[in-house]
Amino acid sequence: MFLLLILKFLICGLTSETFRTILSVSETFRKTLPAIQRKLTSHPMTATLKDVARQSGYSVTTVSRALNGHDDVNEETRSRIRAAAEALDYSPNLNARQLQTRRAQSLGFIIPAEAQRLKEPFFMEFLSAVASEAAQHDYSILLSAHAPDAQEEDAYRHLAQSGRIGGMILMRARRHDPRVAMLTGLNIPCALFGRTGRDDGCAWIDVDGQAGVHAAAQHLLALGHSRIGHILGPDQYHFVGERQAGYASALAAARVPLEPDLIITVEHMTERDGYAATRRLLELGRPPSALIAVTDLVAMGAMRAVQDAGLRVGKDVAVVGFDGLSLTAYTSPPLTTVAQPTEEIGRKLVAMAVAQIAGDESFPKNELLIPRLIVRESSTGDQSKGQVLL
Amino acid sequence: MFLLLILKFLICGLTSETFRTILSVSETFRKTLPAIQRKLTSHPMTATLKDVARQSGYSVTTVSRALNGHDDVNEETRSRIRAAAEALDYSPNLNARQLQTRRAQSLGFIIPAEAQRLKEPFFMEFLSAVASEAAQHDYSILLSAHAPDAQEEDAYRHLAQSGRIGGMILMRARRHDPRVAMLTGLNIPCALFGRTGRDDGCAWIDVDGQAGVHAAAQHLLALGHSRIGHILGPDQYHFVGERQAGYASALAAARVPLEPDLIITVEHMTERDGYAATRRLLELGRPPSALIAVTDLVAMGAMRAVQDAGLRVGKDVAVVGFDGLSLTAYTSPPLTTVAQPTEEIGRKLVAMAVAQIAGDESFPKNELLIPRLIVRESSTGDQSKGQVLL
DNA sequence: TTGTAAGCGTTATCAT
DNA sequence: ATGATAACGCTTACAA
Repeated sequence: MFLLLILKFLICGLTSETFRTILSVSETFRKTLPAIQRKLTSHPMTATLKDVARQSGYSVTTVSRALNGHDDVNEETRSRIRAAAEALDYSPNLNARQLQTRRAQSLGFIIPAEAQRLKEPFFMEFLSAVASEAAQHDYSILLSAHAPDAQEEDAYRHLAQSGRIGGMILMRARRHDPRVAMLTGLNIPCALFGRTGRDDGCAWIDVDGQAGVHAAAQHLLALGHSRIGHILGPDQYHFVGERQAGYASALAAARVPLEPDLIITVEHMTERDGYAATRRLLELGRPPSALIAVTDLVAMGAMRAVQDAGLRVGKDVAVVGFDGLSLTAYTSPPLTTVAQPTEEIGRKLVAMAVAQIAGDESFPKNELLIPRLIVRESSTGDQSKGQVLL
Repeated sequence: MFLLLILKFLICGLTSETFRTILSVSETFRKTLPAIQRKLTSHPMTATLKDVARQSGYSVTTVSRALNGHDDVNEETRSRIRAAAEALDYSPNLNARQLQTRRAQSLGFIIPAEAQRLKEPFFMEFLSAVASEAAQHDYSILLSAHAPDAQEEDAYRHLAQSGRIGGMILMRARRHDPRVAMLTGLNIPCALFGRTGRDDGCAWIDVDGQAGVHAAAQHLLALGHSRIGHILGPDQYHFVGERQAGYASALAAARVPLEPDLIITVEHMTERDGYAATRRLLELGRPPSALIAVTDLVAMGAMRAVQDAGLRVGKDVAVVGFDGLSLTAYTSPPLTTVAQPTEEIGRKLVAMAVAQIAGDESFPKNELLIPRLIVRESSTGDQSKGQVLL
């Protein structure tokens, strides 16, 4: 319409009079257009501090302070402002707040791109604990999965630099974990599940895998097994070394020689790889009569391999897992496993991250938890109810 | 250290001379402190557009356009700017961007406060699909759990008005779902798992519970059962009515009379409530010989109740669940269940939400999926491998 | 093709 | 106790 107007004037010829008119029209238009656009495009019903200020008759500054509980505001003023905010259904725009304060009440969590991994029940149980503990602290979780093609480190960097998170929860610490270095460089506090092995000042919680596997091996030795297979994960993880140490120490204590043949490494800690590894172990000249697997999922693969070989799990070949997934109570037979307190770990990691963000130096920065061995039929072979040992 | 200084002066006694010294020290301290704090607390190494502009010699505007792929920028300029950005490890502050554009590449997802619910495997399997599909679209998920004491609707409103999300994924649609009304009022597109029952213009995906339960009941009738118990959930959910309709239609088709005694409602769809409901059913004068449960978890409680009553699941009492949790393959006996394509649902919901945010009207706004019945030992009682029927 | 300037909704600084 | 003003880092008219 405006263009038509111009066109019309152009056709009629321009006098300085009409030109001034155009300018004034254009001026009005320029002023009213944004308002119109705003009405049309923006979420119409989201009140801002300005709205509350107008409604209550105070300045934006005062409103901000009143709603944030500063003590330099008259109580009567505060209640008026509160009423206005309530009436308008005001709730703060966190983008603006986070931009201004450079703080964010969210923790980042990145899940591996590979969907299989994400479906690992362990991830989910962990995440559930993390999310609910975060809620207790009034934090939310920003869940991100890096695109399959992208660099892992970039994914972490983008999230960290996006300004939307105040800290980060990391899983599966690796020996020389590039993520940790990067995040501390960016001044993003992080809480790590697992140890990197060197003291990089990062907060962590870990489970004593050495003690756990030691207990598992001891349990199997006590049952009379002397050929115990050990299915390990990739060496890049610090815990793999720990686990192997626990295995070795238990055998040594029982004066059982350590046979390299019985120790095998899987590339991915999946059911599939557990199955394959177990097949190889069972095909040995003198196969093991018991197995310790790096993960419950790997152990489930192992159980299937044992059964497919015509052997009975628990009777012919004892199987022990590691993780303590709730799933393991329902397998047939139920799986003996070294249980990590998944929920406790998730909760404590969040608490650590939050404490660090708040600058609370007194909060413990790391903790080593002792796992507990849950004995079930997959190792004992009997039908009695499962019991919990240390 | 500063405190120590004060302490020292206090001990030594105060002259006006030393007092003035303190003041001046304090003054200097007060002035330099913020700068120091800033250096310490703010992320020192986070480059902004301004930094890239300075480094590359262009204006902030041009840099912005170059990096965002606008076509009104010289290609040579763009590559210079890209180089500068790379060199500085630039990555955008999304708070600022979202504040300005009023758009956010995140989807909100709120998990119920009750931790038990969150631990429901179904939630987790769903969430995993949602997160990974979101990643495909370059979206992230903002996970929030509303505090136990807070109002549910407030939790949704705060998240929606925080400006951090562009859309929302909702689970467990209820008949008159207040969340949907609120979100559409705020102009936040949402994608719903389940139907509200009335056409409120909200995108949804649902599973045909009527067809599912019909198939389950048919399966049990074919096995010779004529007294089939039905354990339902709270009536506030639309799907409960659907399920009951499927149950009724299957019985009617087989000319089996419908007995109200055999239909029972649990308040919470948990293992515990399933156990209790099943006990009550088994205590009837003429107990059912088969059960259809509203959830796999409820079915697992039912199986335990059957076993505790000294009966054999699958032989004496057939049990069928609904959800198709991967867990159900491992129960003893393995559970017959009406499987929802959890992953597909999660993925499609995300795709729907993203399409709506992008303003793509052509994208389908709702879809009804047909579940499939997975037959296992809990209904057949035999040891043959489980098979999938329609 | 590039730059200038305004503004998104907050909070922080500094007057009053 | 309250308010004016200036940021925070980004996008987007509009001007050049």
